[in-house]
Amino acid sequence: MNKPAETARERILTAANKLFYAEGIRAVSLDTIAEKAGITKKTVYYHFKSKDDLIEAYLASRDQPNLKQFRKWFGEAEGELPDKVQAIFRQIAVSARHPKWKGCGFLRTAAELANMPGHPAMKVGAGHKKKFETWMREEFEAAGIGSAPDLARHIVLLLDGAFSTILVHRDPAYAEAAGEAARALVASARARQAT
Amino acid sequence: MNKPAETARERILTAANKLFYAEGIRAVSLDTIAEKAGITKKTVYYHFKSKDDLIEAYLASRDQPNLKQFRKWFGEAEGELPDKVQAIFRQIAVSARHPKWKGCGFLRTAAELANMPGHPAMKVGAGHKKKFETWMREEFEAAGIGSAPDLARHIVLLLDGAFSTILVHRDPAYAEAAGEAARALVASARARQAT
DNA sequence: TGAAGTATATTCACTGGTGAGTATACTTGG
DNA sequence: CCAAGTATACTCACCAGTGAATATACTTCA
Repeated sequence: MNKPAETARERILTAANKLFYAEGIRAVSLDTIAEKAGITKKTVYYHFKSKDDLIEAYLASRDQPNLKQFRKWFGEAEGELPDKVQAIFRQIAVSARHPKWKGCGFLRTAAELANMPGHPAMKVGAGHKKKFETWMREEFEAAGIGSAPDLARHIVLLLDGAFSTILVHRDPAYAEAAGEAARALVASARARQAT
Repeated sequence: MNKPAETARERILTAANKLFYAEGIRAVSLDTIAEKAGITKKTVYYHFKSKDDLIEAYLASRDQPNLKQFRKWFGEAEGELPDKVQAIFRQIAVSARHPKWKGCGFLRTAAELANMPGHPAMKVGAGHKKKFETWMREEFEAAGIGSAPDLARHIVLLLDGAFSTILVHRDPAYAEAAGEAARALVASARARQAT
C-alpha cells in the first residue's frame, strides 16, 4: 500500500509542493509538475484554472501543517515560556541542516511574487504569517504578558529573519542566534510583568 | 546633460538593476534588459558572459551603495547608540512606503536562487550581508559592548526579518516594530556593560 | 430495466509566444 | 587597416494555455 488511492488532484498538489518548494515558483513549469504527478498537463488545467491558481493552492496546502508543526515544537518543549519559544528556533536550526531545506516556502514565494502584490498566493502567505503572529500573541496573553502584541511581532521578525539569513548564508547558526534573542525578549517582557 | 555619456556596460547594469529589482530575477529576460538599455541582446552578451553573470554583477553593483546608505542613516541619527540603530529601521520604514519598494534585492535574489546554493550571485549576497553584520559588530565593539558579535547578529536578524515581513504584509509597521526590538536589545546589552 | 443523455475526468496533439544563447556581418575610431 | 564594439537575424528549447476527442460513471424517464 504505497500510495493509498490518491486522487489526481492530490497527486498534482503533492508534486507541486515538492517542486515549487525545491526549485521555486517561476523555475518550475506545469509540464514538469504534470510529469511528476504522472498525468497530462491538460488534467492539471482541469483541476486548477491557471498556474497562479495552483501556486495559491500550493501555499494554502502548507498553511495548517506548518502551523501545526510550530505548535508541536512549542508545546512539547521543556521549561518556561522563554524556553518554549526558543525551542521553535532550535527546531528550525535542526530542520535547516537537512540538505533539502530551502527556507520558508511562504517567504520565498512572497519574494518571487513581489511584483504582483495583489496575487492571491500573497494573501494566503500573509494570512499564514498573521496566524502565527496571532497564536504567539495569544500564548503571551495567556501568560499574562502585558505587551503581548509587540512581543509577538518581535518574535515573528526574528523568525522570518532567521529563515532569510539561514538561506543567504546556509548557516543554521542564525536560527540559534535568533532563538537566543527571542528568549531574551520573552524573558525581559515577562520580568516586566512584576506589576 | 541627461545621460552623461554612459557606456553600454553601464546602461546594461542600470537597466538590469531596475528590472531585476522591480520584477525579480527569473521574471526578466535579457531581451527586456537589452531593450531597456537601448542596445541589442548580443551586446549584453559581449559585456556579460551569461545571464547568471549579469545577475552577479547586478548584486555586486548594489553592495557598496546599500552599505553606504545604512552607514549614512546610522551616522546622521540623533541620540545614543540604541537610537542610531533604531534609526536604520525607521528609515527602512520610510523607504518601504514608496510604491516601488520591493524589499531587499539580496534577500529576494537569494530566495529565487535557493535551488542553486553555489551560484556566484549567492556568494555576493552572503558577502554583503556579512559586511553589514561586521560593521554593526565593530560599532558595538567601539562602544565597549562585550557581547558585540551576538548583538550584531541579532540586529541582522531583525533587519532581514523586517525586510521579509514588510514584503509579505505590505506594512512598514513591521520595520518600526523591528526598530523597537533592536533598540531594546542594544540598550539592554549596553546596560550589562556596567562591568 | 435499459437506452439516451449528461457530468466528470482524462488524454493527445497542438499553438503562439518567449527564453537563453549564437553565427555572421557591419561600423568606426585609433 | 584592424580590433573593439554593435547589429541583424537566427536556433532550439521550453512554456502557459487550448481544441477536440474519449473513457467512465452517474442520472432519468419511457
